[in-house]
Amino acid sequence: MALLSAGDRSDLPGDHVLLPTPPPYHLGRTLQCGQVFRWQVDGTGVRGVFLGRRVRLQQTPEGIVVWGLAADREVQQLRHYLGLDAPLDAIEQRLAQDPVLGRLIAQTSGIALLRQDPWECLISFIVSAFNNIPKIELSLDRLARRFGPQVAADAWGFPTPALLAAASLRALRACALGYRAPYVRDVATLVTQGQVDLDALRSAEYDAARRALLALPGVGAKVADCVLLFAYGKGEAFPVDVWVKRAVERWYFRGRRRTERRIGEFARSRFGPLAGYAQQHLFYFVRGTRPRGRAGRRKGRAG
DNA sequence: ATTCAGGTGCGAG
DNA sequence: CTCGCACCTGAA
Repeated sequence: MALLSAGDRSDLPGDHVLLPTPPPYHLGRTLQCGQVFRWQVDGTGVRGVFLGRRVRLQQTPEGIVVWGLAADREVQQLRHYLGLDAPLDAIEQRLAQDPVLGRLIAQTSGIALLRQDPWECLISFIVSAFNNIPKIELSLDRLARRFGPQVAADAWGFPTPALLAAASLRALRACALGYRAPYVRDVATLVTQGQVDLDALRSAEYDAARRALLALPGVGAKVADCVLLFAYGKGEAFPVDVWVKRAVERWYFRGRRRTERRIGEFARSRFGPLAGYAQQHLFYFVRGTRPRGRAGRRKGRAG
């Protein structure tokens, strides 16, 4: 494979493979639109841990170049994880029929829904509650470094339920979890004990799976919908965070306030199984792609 | 020093 | 069901 343009490099062992990407698939938007917190920007690509391996991804005109995976089976799993199976073009054409989405989708096109590991996704969004992105990333990174398996010199996999269930509250708090520490530990315990079967939820209906998740400590409507959408691929899920709430109120309810519950119901009735995709486009648009750190501190709220 | 940040749990009307 | 409020903690 010599499809790389000049300047691309990898310090990763092993060969690289090419994953074809049907347009309008956009890896950067997919990974940077709030679904996942553990991929790190690495030059013009990203790096992270997948299936216990340190990998690097970079999208090129020919497709996504993948370093770190050898077995074809692993590559196919990555393909599934990245949401490359979904007919994005058709989905976006359908969404574009909505007047609101039709105006903004040109700027958000290419967002795919990931199929994350439910466990890691669940903990990630429990940690995300009433939190900010840099600190969410910090906490998840510390959890991995402290409790997860080391897979490379500077890369750790996400800790298993059993490992977090065995963690002390003190050690968890050291990961800057704050009051979420008991949530993380207790959910880990429930999963370890089998009181909730995350794998079984894959085949469950949206409502049933949602009820199961809502029974967990630290999991409310928003976190549940994030997991249902970003891990289980339940398209009816429409996570309503503060940004999406404001966007929907402004563009679909003429600025009138609505409860999160009602906004979710509205979205499901309007977009059906594509509600989740609609949410991603709305979120990405209102949130913008401001770089992390200190840039982009727009204060304007009304717009 | 204060303020803020991608919700949740809880009590009350 | 809706509303109001407290809440760990790192960064600005």
